Amino acid sequence: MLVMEKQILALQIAHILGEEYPRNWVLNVIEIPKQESHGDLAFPCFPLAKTLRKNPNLIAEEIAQQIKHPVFHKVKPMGGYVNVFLDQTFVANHMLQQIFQDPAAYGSHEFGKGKSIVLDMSAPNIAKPFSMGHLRSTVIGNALANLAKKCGYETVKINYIGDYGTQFGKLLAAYLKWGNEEQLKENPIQELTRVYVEFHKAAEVDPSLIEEGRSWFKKLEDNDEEAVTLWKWFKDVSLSEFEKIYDLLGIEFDLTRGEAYYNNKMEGTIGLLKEKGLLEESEGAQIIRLDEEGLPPCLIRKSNGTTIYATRDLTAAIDRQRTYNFEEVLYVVGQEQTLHFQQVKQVLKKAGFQWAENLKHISFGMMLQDGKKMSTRQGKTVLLEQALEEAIKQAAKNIEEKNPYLEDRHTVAQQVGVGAVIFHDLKHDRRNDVEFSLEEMLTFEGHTAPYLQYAHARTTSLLEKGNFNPEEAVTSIQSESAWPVIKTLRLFPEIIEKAFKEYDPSKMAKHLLELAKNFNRFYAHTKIIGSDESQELLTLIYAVKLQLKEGLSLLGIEAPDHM
RNA sequence: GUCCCAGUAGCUCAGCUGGAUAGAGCAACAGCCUUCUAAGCUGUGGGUCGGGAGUUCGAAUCUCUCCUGGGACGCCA
Repeated sequence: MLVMEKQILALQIAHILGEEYPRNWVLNVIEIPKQESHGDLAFPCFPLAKTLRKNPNLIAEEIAQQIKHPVFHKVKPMGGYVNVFLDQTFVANHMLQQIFQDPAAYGSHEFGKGKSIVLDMSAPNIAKPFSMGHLRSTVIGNALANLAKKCGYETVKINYIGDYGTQFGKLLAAYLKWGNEEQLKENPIQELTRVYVEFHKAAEVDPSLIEEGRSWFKKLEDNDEEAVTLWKWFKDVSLSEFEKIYDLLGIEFDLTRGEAYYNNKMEGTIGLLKEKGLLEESEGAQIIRLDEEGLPPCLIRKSNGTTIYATRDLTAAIDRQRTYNFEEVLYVVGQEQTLHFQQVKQVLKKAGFQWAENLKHISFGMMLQDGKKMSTRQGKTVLLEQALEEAIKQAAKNIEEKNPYLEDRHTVAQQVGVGAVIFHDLKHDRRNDVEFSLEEMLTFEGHTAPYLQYAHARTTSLLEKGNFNPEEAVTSIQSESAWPVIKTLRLFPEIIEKAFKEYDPSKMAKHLLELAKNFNRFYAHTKIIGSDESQELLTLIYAVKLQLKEGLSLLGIEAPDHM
């Protein structure tokens, strides 16, 4: 759904140019000028110069003369461009009416109706701390799910807990060697991390430990009682720790399921692959060659007979397709697993599953520390819980200074602190690596969630002071200084569609910053309550409030009314 | 060694399906609260868009090459 005036402009220009240049082509070429003085829309005529054998300036002039519509206030040729200035009152009226007709529906789409999207997200590993790295998967996945819903899709958020694999064999070995039961009861994850780190240190000197870890995993897979009991215990304590964090973040899942769930289903997958004649033995292991696809072989069964994550992911994908009949499944997983997901996809394709095309790896950059990957093995991770606590503390301190009589301070501090952490992650393009900086995360000025929340609180305050009632909305605004706000406001539906289709929540983050900035400027320069146009302006402010709140909510961030 | 991703202001980043003078935020400096929440607003300084070549009327954006950083590359996930 493109904004109305762009459609109209494209239609008129296409009509002027004739068959050779269809409307969609024109639509694509039309741009939004960087500079305000160049108007609201622009059509560059350079591409036409060659075929029409005319000076672009001349073409622009000819086109400009013929464009006419109430939505266009002024059409002006300029340096080879047709610059279009919109009729501000007309546009504002149109948009505000649309919003007030059904506020909750503004910006939503229908194209996902009747389809479902599965999201594989968060996926922390048991016995390990919830790191900043897992935060990315969690908040990106959550935002994408919200966006998908807004586009009409049904969503299934799955937290695919890492509770299986050789690493847990290592952990068992490590615990039995160095573990301290009391410490473990006291602070389970800390103790488990400690022995895990210990293990990797020792393994550098004595590589046979790695083999020991593998054999403990083998025991786990063979249902050895000691192994299973310990493993289950590790899992329980870990899950309850994670639950605390999800509560803080305000994120829920439709399904929380460990990888181990697929244990007894993997033989079926292996059998199927064998049946299709894909399996091959190599160095004692079972593999699938992907030479034709230009990929290294995919390991399906290790030489000691145990399975591997590719086998589990294949099994899970098949199971999910059966259960949910998804339109697509989004794996919100770090980019270091790109090769793995390419392999999984190709194996499924080779096995004849056409829906494999709809597996999408939504990769994201790593959380770096001093330019390097954080590693649990070396005990070099920053814990999310700490970061969240710090942020909430900082927010509480700010409230103390700026608004000491605020009601419900504790809740607001949490909303602001947590919002800051989530937004700090979502505002960047997800593909970029992020250098971890607690300091930056605790900044509440500029491009931050608190900036947006603050703008939202200001709108609320205005509406309260002006006794605004949505029933009495007046949508015909004259104020010229409100124009940047109006223009930004109406981009919302398009932003939602783009953010979803490109799987890029940062598009929404950037849009909200733009909206808040324009609102804050407007606020600083224009008297609202008590002005001749106060009812009109409050109507606009109300629309701003709705959009800030809804946009933040799509990102998984709350917007308090006062802060 | 092979493949993938990135390199834009002191720092963090936007802009990248080619378009009009390369934009924000932080930091620095200078202003703005007897007036709707100063977590805000206004202004100043700051850039060979990693280097080079090419395609084009036009390149931060596309192609090639080199440099730098990071990641992945069968028995971890």
